[in-house]
Amino acid sequence: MPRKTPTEPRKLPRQSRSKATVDALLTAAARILKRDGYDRASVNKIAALAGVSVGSLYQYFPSKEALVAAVIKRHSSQMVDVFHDGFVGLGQLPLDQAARGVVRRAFAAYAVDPALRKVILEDVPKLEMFTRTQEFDQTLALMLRGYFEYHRHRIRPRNLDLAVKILMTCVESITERFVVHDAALLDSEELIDEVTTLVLGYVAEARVEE
Amino acid sequence: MPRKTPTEPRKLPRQSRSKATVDALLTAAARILKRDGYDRASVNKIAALAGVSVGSLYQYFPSKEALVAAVIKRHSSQMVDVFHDGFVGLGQLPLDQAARGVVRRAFAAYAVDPALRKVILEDVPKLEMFTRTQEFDQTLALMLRGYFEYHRHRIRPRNLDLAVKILMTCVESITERFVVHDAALLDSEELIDEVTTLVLGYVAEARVEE
Amino acid sequence: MPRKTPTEPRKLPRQSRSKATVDALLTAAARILKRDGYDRASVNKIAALAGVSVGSLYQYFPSKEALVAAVIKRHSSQMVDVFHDGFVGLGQLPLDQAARGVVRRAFAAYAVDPALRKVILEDVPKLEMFTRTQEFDQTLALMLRGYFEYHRHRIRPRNLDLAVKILMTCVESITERFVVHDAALLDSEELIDEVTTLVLGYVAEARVEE
Amino acid sequence: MPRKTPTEPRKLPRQSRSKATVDALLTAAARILKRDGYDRASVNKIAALAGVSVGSLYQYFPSKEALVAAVIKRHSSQMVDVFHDGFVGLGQLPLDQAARGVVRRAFAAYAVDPALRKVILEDVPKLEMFTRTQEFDQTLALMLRGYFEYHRHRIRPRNLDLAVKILMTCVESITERFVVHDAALLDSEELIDEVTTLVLGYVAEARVEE
DNA sequence: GATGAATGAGCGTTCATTCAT
DNA sequence: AATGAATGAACGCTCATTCAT
Repeated sequence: MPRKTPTEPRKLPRQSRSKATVDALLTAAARILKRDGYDRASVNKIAALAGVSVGSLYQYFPSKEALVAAVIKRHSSQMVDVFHDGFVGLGQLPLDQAARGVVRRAFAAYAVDPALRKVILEDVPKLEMFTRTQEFDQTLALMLRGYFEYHRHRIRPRNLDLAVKILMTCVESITERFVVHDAALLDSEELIDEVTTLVLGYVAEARVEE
Repeated sequence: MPRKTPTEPRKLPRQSRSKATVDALLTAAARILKRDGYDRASVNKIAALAGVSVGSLYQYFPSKEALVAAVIKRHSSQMVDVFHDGFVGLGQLPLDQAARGVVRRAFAAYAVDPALRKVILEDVPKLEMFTRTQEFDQTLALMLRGYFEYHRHRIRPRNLDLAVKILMTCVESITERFVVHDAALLDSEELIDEVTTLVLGYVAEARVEE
Repeated sequence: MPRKTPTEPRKLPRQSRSKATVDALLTAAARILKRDGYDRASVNKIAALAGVSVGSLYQYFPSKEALVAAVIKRHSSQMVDVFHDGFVGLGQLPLDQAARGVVRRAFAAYAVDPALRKVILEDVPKLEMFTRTQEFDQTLALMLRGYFEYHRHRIRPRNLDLAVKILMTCVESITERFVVHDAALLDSEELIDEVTTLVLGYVAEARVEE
Repeated sequence: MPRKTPTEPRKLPRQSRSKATVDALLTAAARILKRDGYDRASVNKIAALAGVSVGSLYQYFPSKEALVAAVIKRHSSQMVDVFHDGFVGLGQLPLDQAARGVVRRAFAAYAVDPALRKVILEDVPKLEMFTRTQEFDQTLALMLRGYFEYHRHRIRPRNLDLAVKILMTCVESITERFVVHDAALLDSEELIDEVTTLVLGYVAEARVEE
């Protein structure tokens, strides 16, 4: 079933005024999405908060879906940026330090705008947007996979793809779980310690059972 | 804060015809919820799929919310049933066998209808049924906590509540992840092996670093 | 535009059980009408209060309209009965005593079930029921008209029809006004005095202007 | 008891197109209200008769209640305007001329749109607009009361409040009665004569009985 | 370009009425 | 006769989208 609703931005804003309008729209959309959820986030409210008319909104985005897609894209990029910051060089560290660095970075990335991320994950109907949040996840997956490949002889898992999936699922879900329910813990070293332990325990060579 | 919207089923179906209608409605509601999410799951669509009129729906459920609450209740009971089956006695086994037993059971429970579970957790506005929805999770959490308490001297984690949260989050999210994306793997011993390893690696006494 | 909805009672209840059912329905209908108004008085509520099923209701009344028509008819009869009680002989009294007697009786009649009367007058869509409340009004109009005719030489108004309409309108509207807003006053002699004065002042021979 | 349903107009129409839409809506609403009563006057019917969509209706009025409130307000203003026209100076006239002037004006005011007035009074659920609806009645009541107070020594009634209520009820009900059933008579001097006589007979000093 | 008035399908819900049991 | 499950048109209201200005 092909989709009717267009999802690509209608035009690239060249002029700075357009740029400002688009920015205002994205920011307003993110705010309203977080406050009201996807379904109750009406384009009229968004346009009003952005200080433009609905008509203008539709000049830049062909549909509500496209607008939300752009919001998601922007958020996704921000997460990638945060994650990448200081990531290079992690590969040179020994396993335990590298693991801790990745966990810490993942926490930071997921914490960019957890409320928005929550809405995106839970509330936004699954468009067949290739772009979605998964951009970030795919990037991260490739990096991990590469790291494991490189250290293949020093880790336990043989099925690297499966290991990457399992680890990423765990780290992501833990982050979200604690963002939602015990946000205070997110900054704590205790949680980072525990998750690092979890990761290392899974990745490490099986110990020789006594 | 008193609720206006009634959430209790309107009447108990006496005749078998009514019973069939209620069943059809619950099944249809679950299907539509999974396909469309809560907001897009209109009562008219549900009634149509169930092969009855909206009027009939409202004869048994005073509101959309009440219908969804009944769906949740049914699903929750099923999960608990599946999980409990053969659960007793697991406590007597050594750690690694117990872990594997719990993981296997959790997989089975979460696999009852993971898509429905996803919608319930992510998409359904929180009614006053926290207790209902998370009935299963709370039960499981208590069991794990008890088990850890009993074996407290033989496991690594000191903060048992945190450990329980982390482990449950991981197992649940992995189940959902694989149900959605690689359903075939869910039955495989490989995945159960890996997750058991993950759990044991996290719970086990820290090894003496060489 | 001819009416589809049938308005005549479906059958005359012969047996006493039927009679009891019909009575229960009429009483329940009156109660619900007063409590909820015409539109919100659903046949299901009425049947439930009467202790019978909707199906039975429709055995005796072909439509909601017909049921309400029967309620109106019963109420109308009761008003006529109350008004007639002791009415004969009023015609023999002098004008002022007769007037007072009529006013008092009118008050009593309108007070039979003022809440029901209010709903009937204000809330029930005008069916083309010849029968409605007007039965009572017509009876009263004829009586008054006869009385005036008989005393034609001792009263001021020449247009007797007009006079009857004016007086009846006044007495009825005052009754209703006070029933609704100052019910306490309805029993008072003060109000009866005032209305009698109003009537007499209107009917009496013009005084010789000084 | 805070009200949920908003009753204030949603926005003031700026453009002439909007003004026309609002006018059309008010006029259509008045027509449908009179034809169908409050409950049966659906917003869809009103919008259709006004030649606009429901959506437009809700752009100007946040609820059915608010639309009806606006209709009432407009009607009330019109009645007050008609009544006030030439009212000043009536107070200087002798009782009988003043009475006739008031009766004539009241007839004119109540005749602005009696069918609408009937629906408003009888059919519209009491919003928190007691003040609005009865604005006209209260104004008139105060005027009469003041006039009676001033001429207190030359009139019969001692309970001025009661007298005002009785007279207003009579004049209003007679107007409505004749508007509905014998509209032709409303313009006639005969009816005005009769009602003036009624009023004077009631207000005048009791004649010395011979 | 930008505006915002207008659209109308669709929502959750009610209730007079029918008819298989 | 009596039941009550089932029906579905209609309600008040929302909101993504269009287009005349």
